[in-house]
Amino acid sequence: MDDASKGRPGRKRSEQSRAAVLEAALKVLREQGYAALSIEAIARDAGVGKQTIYRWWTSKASVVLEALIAQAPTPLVPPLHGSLGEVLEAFLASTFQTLKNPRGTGDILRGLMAEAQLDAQFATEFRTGLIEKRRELLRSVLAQAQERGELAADADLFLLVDMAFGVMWYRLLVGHAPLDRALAHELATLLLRAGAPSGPRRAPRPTKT
Amino acid sequence: MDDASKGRPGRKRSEQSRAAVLEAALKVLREQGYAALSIEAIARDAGVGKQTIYRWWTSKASVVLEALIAQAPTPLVPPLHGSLGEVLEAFLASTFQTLKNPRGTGDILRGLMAEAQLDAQFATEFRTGLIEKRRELLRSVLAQAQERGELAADADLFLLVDMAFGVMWYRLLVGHAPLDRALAHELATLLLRAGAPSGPRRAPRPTKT
Amino acid sequence: MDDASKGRPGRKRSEQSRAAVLEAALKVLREQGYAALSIEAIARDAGVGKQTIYRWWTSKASVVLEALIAQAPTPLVPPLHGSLGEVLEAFLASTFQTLKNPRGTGDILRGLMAEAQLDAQFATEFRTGLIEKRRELLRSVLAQAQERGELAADADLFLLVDMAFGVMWYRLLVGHAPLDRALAHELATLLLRAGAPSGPRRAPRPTKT
Amino acid sequence: MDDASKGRPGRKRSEQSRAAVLEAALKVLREQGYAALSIEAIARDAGVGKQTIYRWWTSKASVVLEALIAQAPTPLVPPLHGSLGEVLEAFLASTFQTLKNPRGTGDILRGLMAEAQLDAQFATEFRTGLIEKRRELLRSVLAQAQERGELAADADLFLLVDMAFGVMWYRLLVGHAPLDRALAHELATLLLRAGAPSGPRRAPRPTKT
DNA sequence: ATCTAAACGAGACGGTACGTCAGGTCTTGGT
DNA sequence: ACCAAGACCTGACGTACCGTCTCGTTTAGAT
Repeated sequence: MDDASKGRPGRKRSEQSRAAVLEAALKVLREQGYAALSIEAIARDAGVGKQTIYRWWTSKASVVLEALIAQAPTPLVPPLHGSLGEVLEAFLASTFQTLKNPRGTGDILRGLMAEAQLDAQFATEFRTGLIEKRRELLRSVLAQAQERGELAADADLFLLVDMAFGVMWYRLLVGHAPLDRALAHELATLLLRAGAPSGPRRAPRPTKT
Repeated sequence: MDDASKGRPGRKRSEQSRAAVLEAALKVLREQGYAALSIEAIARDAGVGKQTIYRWWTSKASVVLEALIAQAPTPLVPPLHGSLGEVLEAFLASTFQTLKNPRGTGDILRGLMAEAQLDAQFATEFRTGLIEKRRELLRSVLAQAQERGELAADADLFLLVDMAFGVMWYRLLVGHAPLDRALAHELATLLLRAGAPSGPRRAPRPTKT
Repeated sequence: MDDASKGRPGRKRSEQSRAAVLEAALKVLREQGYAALSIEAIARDAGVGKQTIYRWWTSKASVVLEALIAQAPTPLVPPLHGSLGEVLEAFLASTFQTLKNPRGTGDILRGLMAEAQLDAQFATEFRTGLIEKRRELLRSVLAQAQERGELAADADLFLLVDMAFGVMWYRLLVGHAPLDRALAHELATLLLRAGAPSGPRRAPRPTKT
Repeated sequence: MDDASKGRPGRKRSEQSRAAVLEAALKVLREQGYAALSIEAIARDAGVGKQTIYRWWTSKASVVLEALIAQAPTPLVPPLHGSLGEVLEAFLASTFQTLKNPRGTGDILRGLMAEAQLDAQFATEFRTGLIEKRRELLRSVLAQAQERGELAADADLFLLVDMAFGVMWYRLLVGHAPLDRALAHELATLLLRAGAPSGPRRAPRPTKT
């Protein structure tokens, strides 16, 4: 991220402080939830000066985002084989799985999404640092299926990704319905149907886009 | 909401104050955006005591929600006739339309959704007072189409609604892609295809714009 | 200072908070000295919000000044009879007396004088609220003596006051010599001689001004 | 002060840095006043590491004191001949003169005196490094006059010095009256009278000490 | 010519206090 | 009972400096 720090004079950034901040952020989130999070609380818990946080992060949300990414060593590898239906369902199911626990990743993501609405600068960080990454992952899964002919050649993968993550975020944020395996199954099915090549049996051309 | 106020002694609630609060909230939103909104700012601008706000609303988000609903005298009538494809596209297009302006309804909704993540009590208000209402509206449109056989008898209307609003909210909150008429068209098409009767035999031709 | 508060709406200023602040300031001064004094410390010790202090005082020095004045119910009456030499010595001795204790008035005055050097606004408060008052007191003592003929009719009382308080402040601030009764005696003597009518009889000599 | 640096290994103290610090201190004082002075500001302006300052000085006030002394190459020679009245007036007038300019020596001295009230360690430095030196100078002037019989043999020169500098500092710190040539004249006159030999004309015997 | 050690510019570190802002509560006097 | 006003305590904000602590880079005497 910054091998530019080569010949720079001055004391080096303390890796210890960095880690303490990220851990403290997660700890406060775990114990008190996103709404109770403050830079002061993080600094206090991490045994770190506030300035040290302001020096390296632009907002508490940035800290949380980095902590979240660091904590999830998810190789972010998509499931590998099987039909698109199987792969998609597995992908969605495992994604949903990580959002489950009551004070877990799901709640953190809700907090970050909230912050992104209130802070335009962080919105960009959030989109490029997390949202786009996940989108690209799913898109590549769909693209492979498209190559294999499991999706229409002219299917709008971008929109299909929106539909998958749209449903996920919508349920996560509104909380009106669960994110469970049943949903993974059904959602995969519908997406498949929406993007299916038009005429396995007949009439391949109704699509448009 | 309060005919219980019948025989109660004391001064009546001031309709004037209520209106001033709602107007002030919208004014601040319009002029400074959701992030700059505070109860103090509303009270100041409305020429009202803070206590008066706390007496009648539980949070600034509640004020905004009420203001939003009051302001939008949207009859909330679904578009009436035409094929499901036509109706759905029109519904989505008109919905997207109201979210467009830079400091408009879209931004307010983003703020409210953010607040709902940070305040569990408001989350409920928001869901029942706004989200569920819109969901029901769309659901009824789909239900009518289902009656007419334009959607499979066993189609999961609940999930289709999630997909429609999911995409909308996802784009609204993340801002990675526009909410325009082209999206309305394409999304309507995909939803139709996802919920279509299984295609007993021949080509399900009536659809598609 | 504020009978203007007659018909004003809103909660009245809390006399309790005011007193708590002044007491807390004196307590911190007593226990830790002026250098350790901070608005945060006062607020903490008084059990009062910082804003309450900022609402009513312009600086910590203002708080201390008010506390000092409130605490010293000194009627500020000059000693009454006797020759000027006696009265003057008594005045100086009693003034010096109050500056003695190690964490007492003397130290507080030193702190205030220091603050006045760093904060022009407070300098004015300090001068008009305390310095000038004491000067006037001494000046009136000298003026009476002048009437009685104990001082030359053209003696520059203003400068004589400067000489008395100048020596006092100089020793207080520099600390190179004590402020004791011996000084009171000797200083009174010299001032007397400096301001004496020029010759017992004739030759109202060298003075000028 | 440092011939102890004889056989020591290691880099020598950089005279360039020392000068840069002193100059930077004076520059900040000139441009922003004592209240705005901070070690960080000095280091920044001098292009010097903070450590370098802490290595050689104990406080910002020490830096300023050294800068002040270095800058004023005043040989500190007292005016040489004439009667005590003339010499004294000249001495006072020239001293007052250097305190005049708005961001000049007078303001710096006020800052240092303030600091001395808040920092006991510096108080000592200030007294021995500056105050005592000036006192001694004036004392020697008076001592010579005493030898010559212009002052009473038993006059308390120490107190006379206090009176002279007391008035000066008092006016400098309080700012209630100017330090001008008229004051020099009048003050010299009064001091002379206070310390005069008791009986050119008669026996002014009330004194004692 | 190396080695050793101090001084240097730079700047990160844990802290404390600053002065401000908003939150939510309480009090006052008026309607 | 409600209202506008506004004081109250709380607690977080983001900033400025404090004095200390690395860094890597000179610099210079001793080897």
